[in-house]
Amino acid sequence: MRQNPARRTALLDAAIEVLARDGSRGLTLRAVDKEAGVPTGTTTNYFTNRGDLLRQVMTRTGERLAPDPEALAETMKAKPSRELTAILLRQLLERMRADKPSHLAMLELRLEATRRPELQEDLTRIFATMLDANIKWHLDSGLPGDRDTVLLLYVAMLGVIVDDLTVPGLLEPYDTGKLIDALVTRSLPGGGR
Amino acid sequence: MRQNPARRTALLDAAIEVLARDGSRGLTLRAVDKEAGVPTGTTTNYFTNRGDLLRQVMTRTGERLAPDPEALAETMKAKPSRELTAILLRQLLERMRADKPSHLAMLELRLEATRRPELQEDLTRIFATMLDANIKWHLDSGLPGDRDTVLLLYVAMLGVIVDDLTVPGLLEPYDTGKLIDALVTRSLPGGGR
DNA sequence: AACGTAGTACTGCACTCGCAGTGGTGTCAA
DNA sequence: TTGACACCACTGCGAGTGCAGTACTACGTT
Repeated sequence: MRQNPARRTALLDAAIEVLARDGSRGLTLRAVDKEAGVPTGTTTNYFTNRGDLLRQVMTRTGERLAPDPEALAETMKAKPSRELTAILLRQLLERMRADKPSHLAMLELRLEATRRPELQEDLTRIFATMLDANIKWHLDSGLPGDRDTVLLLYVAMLGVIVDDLTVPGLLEPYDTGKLIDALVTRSLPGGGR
Repeated sequence: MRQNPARRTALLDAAIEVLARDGSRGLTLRAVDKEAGVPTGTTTNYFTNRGDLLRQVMTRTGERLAPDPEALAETMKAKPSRELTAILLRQLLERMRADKPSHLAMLELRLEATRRPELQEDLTRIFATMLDANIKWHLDSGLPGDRDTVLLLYVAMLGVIVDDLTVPGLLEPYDTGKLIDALVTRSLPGGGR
């Protein structure tokens, strides 16, 4: 088992690319070799088998999904408000559109997790940590809304992302921007309007 | 190309099962044969190739996802209200949990559509029709809320379903029932409370 | 009733492809 | 020189796929 960490992440990124482009069906050790532009057999040397590769791809994808701390800090200079919440969500969507492979790969992994208990455990842990952190962060940063607000925003944005990734034409006539506005406006408790 | 419609749908249902259990990776013509308990090669006779099978699986899945008209009529005897909306959404979730294969297959198809333009077209059309019908139906039946309400309910429920299918442990501590209540309460315009 | 024909279903086979895994050789640095 | 890594060649194997041939059934004709 090889250790070179730079090459390892390069392979993982290549795997994400393959996963997004060709799906779980196309994700083979050879395909990763080819995508990464390394000689055949290299991926075999870095991962004991396909399952191992998947697990490591998952954590790598988790890393890539996290927002850029600097950009986030920049945005958070504004005073916490309803508008800021909407801006954050828009940025989330933009981030997704800018890095579709990661999100597609994550979707593939979700499905793969359906059939691999160990993967599902890892995945649940990762998402749970993300969600908890999100809730805490949202409340701490003084953004409007309670815990349920964050949960609703989470599921709704997940839905938007899934749709936008897989059937982009569906929500298009409804303008996702406005949809997000409506979402923010309404998911705050009390002052619905 | 064989025509026997009963056998054809039997094969399609078997394909849905395979798709849900083994994923797109496991969906082969032979696998469908095995799942349906028919002799090897039968599926080849009914579908010219894998792509053809996928398309037909999609429309079949669409059929299976539709709610039972009778049960729906029964539910709709109650007077349209916020509570009724919540009940309908809960039923949607129950229906999903009762027929996971269909929903999982649909998710697989969504991802597959990412790589097959013709499938994406079909899929978009199917979903668009569903969504339009849903909006119209919601408004016509006197349920509270406007068009945006239905859209929000749609994306949020999609998110809930995806999560529940793939990482069921994530939303569990938050009680999906209550989550749906909060969703309904808040996605109505004006009277957020 | 016997026969022929067409449509349908089943079965086995052969071909190809590509994957996984192993072992061996080359190369560089300590 | 030794150890770790990179690269490459080879083998065995399993899977996917399409084709060709066979069996069954229904129906119509004479």
